[in-house]
Amino acid sequence: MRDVKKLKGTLTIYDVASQAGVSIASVSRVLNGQGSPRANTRERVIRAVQELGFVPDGAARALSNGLKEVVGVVFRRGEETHFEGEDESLLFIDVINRGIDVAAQRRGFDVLMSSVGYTDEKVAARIASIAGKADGVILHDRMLPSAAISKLAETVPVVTLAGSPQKGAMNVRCDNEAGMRALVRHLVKDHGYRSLAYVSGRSDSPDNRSRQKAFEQEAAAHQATANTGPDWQGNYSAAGGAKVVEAILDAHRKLPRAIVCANDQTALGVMHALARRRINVPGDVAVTGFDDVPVARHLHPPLTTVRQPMQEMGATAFDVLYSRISTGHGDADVVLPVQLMVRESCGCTASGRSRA
Amino acid sequence: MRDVKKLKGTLTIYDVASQAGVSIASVSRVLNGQGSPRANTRERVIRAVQELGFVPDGAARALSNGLKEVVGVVFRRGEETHFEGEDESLLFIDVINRGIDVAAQRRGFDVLMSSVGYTDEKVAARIASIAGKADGVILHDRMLPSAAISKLAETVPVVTLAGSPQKGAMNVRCDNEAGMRALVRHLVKDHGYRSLAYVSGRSDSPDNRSRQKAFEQEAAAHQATANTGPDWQGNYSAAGGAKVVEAILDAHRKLPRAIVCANDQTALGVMHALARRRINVPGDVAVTGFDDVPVARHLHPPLTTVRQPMQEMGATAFDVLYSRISTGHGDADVVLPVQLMVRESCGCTASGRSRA
DNA sequence: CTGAAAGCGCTTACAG
DNA sequence: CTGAAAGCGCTTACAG
Repeated sequence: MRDVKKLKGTLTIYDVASQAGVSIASVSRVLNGQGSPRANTRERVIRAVQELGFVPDGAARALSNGLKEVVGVVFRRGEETHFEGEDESLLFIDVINRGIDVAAQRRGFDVLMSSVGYTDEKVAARIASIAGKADGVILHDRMLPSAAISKLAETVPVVTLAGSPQKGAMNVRCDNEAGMRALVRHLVKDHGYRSLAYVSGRSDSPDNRSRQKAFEQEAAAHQATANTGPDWQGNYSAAGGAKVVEAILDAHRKLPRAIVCANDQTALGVMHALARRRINVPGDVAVTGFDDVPVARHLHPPLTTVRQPMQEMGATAFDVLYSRISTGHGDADVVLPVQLMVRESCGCTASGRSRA
Repeated sequence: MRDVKKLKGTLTIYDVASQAGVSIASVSRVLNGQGSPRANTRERVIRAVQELGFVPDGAARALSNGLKEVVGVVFRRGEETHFEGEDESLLFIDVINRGIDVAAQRRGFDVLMSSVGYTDEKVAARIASIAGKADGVILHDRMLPSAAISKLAETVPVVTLAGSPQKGAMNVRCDNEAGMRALVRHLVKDHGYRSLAYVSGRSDSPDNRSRQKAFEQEAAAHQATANTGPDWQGNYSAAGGAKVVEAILDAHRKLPRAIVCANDQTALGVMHALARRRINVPGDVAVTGFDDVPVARHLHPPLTTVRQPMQEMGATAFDVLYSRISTGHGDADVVLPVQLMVRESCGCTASGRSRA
């Protein structure tokens, strides 16, 4: 990697200047709309730029300006065995990233995306590399331990997503608790289900922890049975969800009336496993998700879930970061509202009414 | 945007040098593993770097090295009305992008991602901005007219994806023709369908054009009826696919025995529309896709389609670009093989046999 | 309005 | 092995 050097005789602002017969300062000014260059000067520069196909070097601009106009985004890419060979964890993260991208473009920023594997040791190194190439960094869920986040935040502005706020860093998340409570309430009160289970996400995920906690509390509040624990440990993946169901069925144990999944991917796997065993959803067992990824509505039956405003979360993360980069301060913790999406996998009918 | 400047008193290599009591040259050497610094020197530098939390500035390195270790990727983001409010076009592009990312990391590169809207006027400007911040650029399908691609390629190494090779630029695509021929052959010969239709993608897409051409040729070769044209114009989206089916049904026209879609998204919309009208797939009408996006196997019935090696296409695009960046030359046109994925939407049964 | 020159934070011959 | 210094391609006070 060390021996790779740029080969082409790059075009510089000096080439443009001599072609246009002006100084490099003038070229820079017309390129950036600074000052008020004479019409004649402007035209000659513009023409020279076009003729040469000149594109200013971003590194040089960044060094001179102290601003790269780049934000880094780091997230985890699934590396475990995929559910029937597919890569599923894409959706949720990608929609958020799209939101970041859109917001960034509004400010003339570009986004440096970097994924790291779950088993990757060198996460900190990757993040540092990204940090060096950007004006600020957005970290998805579970990228770094709290201490490391605070440490990093001393060097570069940091926004964490779906985590919990750390000293020095800013955070953007959604209201997991309200969403989960509304969901459990719907299952217990509207449908009358008395036994529930929570197929958990990764145990080191703040999102997962707060969802599980809200699940337990709300179930308890309504005297419903709430299964959790080792038997119900998914890992945010379809494969994890399917495995949980299969293990229970293989052990000839009884399924609860409703299975609440930590996210939509998990619900997808759960429904798949149930279908394979000819167990009717929602007739025999209701299933719900969390996130409302695009495919959720296309499942059979359409998935009842909690919608996170994913794109908005991404956009908000950028906006918060941008304001820190430009003004030196920004919100430390922003919580976005969620929305219960009642479809059919909970037992409601297509026409919208629930059947008890 | 102009008035945003970096605020923090950034840490530089000078700070590290004085903290460690060595010259900046020594700091640089141990940071980059150049030369053979004395153990004592190395240790002092390492310690100073840790204590200060120093991260070298990427812009300065890039300027000095003539290498940013960044590649740009530009693609289109759907902006039209979404099918039931969702953003669907994510999948295909995102999987490719993931492949680019993985390959890039192997070389210590990071990826600058930028999406532009379909209606966006300033595509060229966006691409130029990205080009200035990267060592090379990867362009997804239909980003720029041929002439513009060639022009850009004079300034910066360019790889196009799923396009056709342009002068000066390199191209990576999959074997659309072979895939479509195999698919049509399966429909006509194995299932005996005599009337087919092709729901097209965007008309300015090289991929779409070669698929449609292969579709027509192969159908003709087997004397099957091949419907194409204005009535069958989708646009690579689920909404487009659904619209085509609905228009035909609303006009009380007869559907063909098999609907071949330009991509999986389109097939998704077609199947959705068919289901809404209670038309059985594949009993009444068979439906096929192209791409094999992750959700394809989860549709009901599972979608028969042609698998593009999406992640590999992304990785190959990077590798080709990298070799051009580092050695000055690389392949001009690489074609990757595809694979017919026979599932159930064509009329085959789950056990794998076709029913005529 | 315009140009000469300094400076942004690194890397790397070049001496020692 | 190590340091002083030049240079990467821009932007922007500072004079004129």
